[in-house]
This record gives sequence, structure tokens and C-alpha cells, in this order.
Amino acid sequence: MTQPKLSALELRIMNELWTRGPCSIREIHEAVVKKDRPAYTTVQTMVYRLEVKGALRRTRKIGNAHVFEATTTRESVQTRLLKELLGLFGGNARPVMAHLVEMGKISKEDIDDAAKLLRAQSTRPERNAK
Amino acid sequence: MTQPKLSALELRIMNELWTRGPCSIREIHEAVVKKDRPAYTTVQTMVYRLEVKGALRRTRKIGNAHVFEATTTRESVQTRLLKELLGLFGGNARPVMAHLVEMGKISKEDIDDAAKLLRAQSTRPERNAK
DNA sequence: CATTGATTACTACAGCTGTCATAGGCTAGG
DNA sequence: CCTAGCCTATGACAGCTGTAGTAATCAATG
Repeated sequence: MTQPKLSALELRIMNELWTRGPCSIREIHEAVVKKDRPAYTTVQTMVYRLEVKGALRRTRKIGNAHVFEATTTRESVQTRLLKELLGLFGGNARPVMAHLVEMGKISKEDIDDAAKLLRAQSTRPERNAK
Repeated sequence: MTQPKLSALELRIMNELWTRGPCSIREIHEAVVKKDRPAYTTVQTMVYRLEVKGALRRTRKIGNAHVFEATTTRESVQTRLLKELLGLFGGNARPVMAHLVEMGKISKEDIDDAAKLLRAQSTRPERNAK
């Protein structure tokens, strides 16, 4: 795997980069701090670790501050997470969907949409399954 | 939260208890060892920690061996995991389903089934959503 | 150029996870 | 009753996460 597995807080940080585009530690901190309150240097540490893991990189400087940008896509990370979850659900998507419905997280439109996607895909080249 | 949050290996162990019912450490170990190979005492340690966390308990002894049984349900743990994942997906189930389709993990039947569940539910008392 | 305020770079550390070894206790077989 | 073997109870430890303090640096301002 190219993907080095990210922790919860690391994910929160990556989320900011994914939604806002490249930003400084200050910006990430301010965004993240709304939900919870890690100190500035805590965010900084995490960013450094993400850099070491290769999930982001420094692009340029503004003043003496670095600007960071994601080098992994949200998609790929989400896919990996979902795979992991599926494993814990016995590899079967059905209980996942059942839970989503049960939790009131799925609307009719969501389902129609998924059905549409599925149809579109089945007429398409082989997707892996396993 | 009553749920103390379980790690990957802890989940694997709970899975055995959930599917097989009460069993001894030896049995859990033998089941878990097929996939990977943690030593017997590694499983033992995990079981003890799960006991401390209150996710399982000792029910009786066979010879000098204890028999353990889950005290949390698979459902509740799955729900919690899914909530966590949803958070990382921005609280929205749609990208989750899209990914599942994309990964070839969802069949037409799965979708129909979910739709059925949804209909059944919508005629039913208020489920939380939010 | 000297001061000040922000930013970086580095260090530290505690709790959780996964990993197991070891020592001692108990059961079953002879 | 004694011994072999399984099981339990503990202890240890390294790596990862989250947390943050501190010292050094840099840039801008007067």
C-alpha cells in the first residue's frame, strides 16, 4: 500500500486541506479548533507527521510561514477506510446499508442514486470485486 | 457513552464471541489465528483488556479454563463505528454508498433491500436523524 | 539595526495497542 | 500421590497518538 494509514486527528487535518486547498498551520489550526481545541503546536506536530508519512507536502512560504498541500486524495483515503470498516462487518455491505437506514442517514434519493450508479457501472468494464 | 471504543484486534476477538457465542481463550485464539498469527498470550491479554473495558465477562469455568461471553452487542458496536466513519465522510451517507458501488460491493438486491427497509421504516414511529 | 510577535524546529511524555515471555497454579493420567 | 501440560496471572516493552512546552528563527516595524 502506498497509503500509510491516518489517525483520527490526522484525518481531521487532511479534511481541511482537502476542502480548503493549500493552507498554513495557522489556518488549519483555526479551522480544527472550532470542533475541539488542540493547541497550535499539537496541530503543527500532526502536520509534520503527515509530512513524514507523505500525505502532504510544503509548497511555498508566505512570510516565514509554510504552506502545506495534500498529496493524497480524499477519495483514496475514504476507500481505504471503507474497506477497513467492511472487514469488521464481515466484508458484507448489506449490514452497513441496513445500519445507515436504521440510523436515518439514507433517503430515498440516496438509494435511487446508488441504483443509478450501479446500473451505469454494470454496463461498464470489469470492476474488481473479490 | 457506555461504549468504550474497541481497537482492531479487540474487534476481531469480539467478532468471534458474537458469532460463536461464549468461548474460551483457546477457542478464540484458534479462530483468530487463521487470519493472522497473534500468540496465545496476546489474545489472552486482549481478552483481559476487553474484560476491564466491560465488553465481555467470564461466565463459568471448564476445567481450570474460563469461558467468556460478550456483554455488548454487535449491533451497537457497528452503529458506533459507522457513525465514526460517517463523521469522516462529512456526515453524509451518499459518498459512502457511492464508494461501495464503486468498489463493487453492492448488488442490485442489496439496494432493493435497503429500499424496502426504508419504506418499512418511514411508515414507522419517528426515528432520530439529525 | 534592534525589538517584538509570529512561526518553526525540536523535545518530551503519557496512554493505548499489539506483542509476548515467564512463573506459578490446577487438572488429568498414570 | 506425582508429573506433564494446559491455563492463568503478571510484567515488560516498543511503536503510535495526542498533547504541548521551549528555544531558536525570521520578518516586519520603528
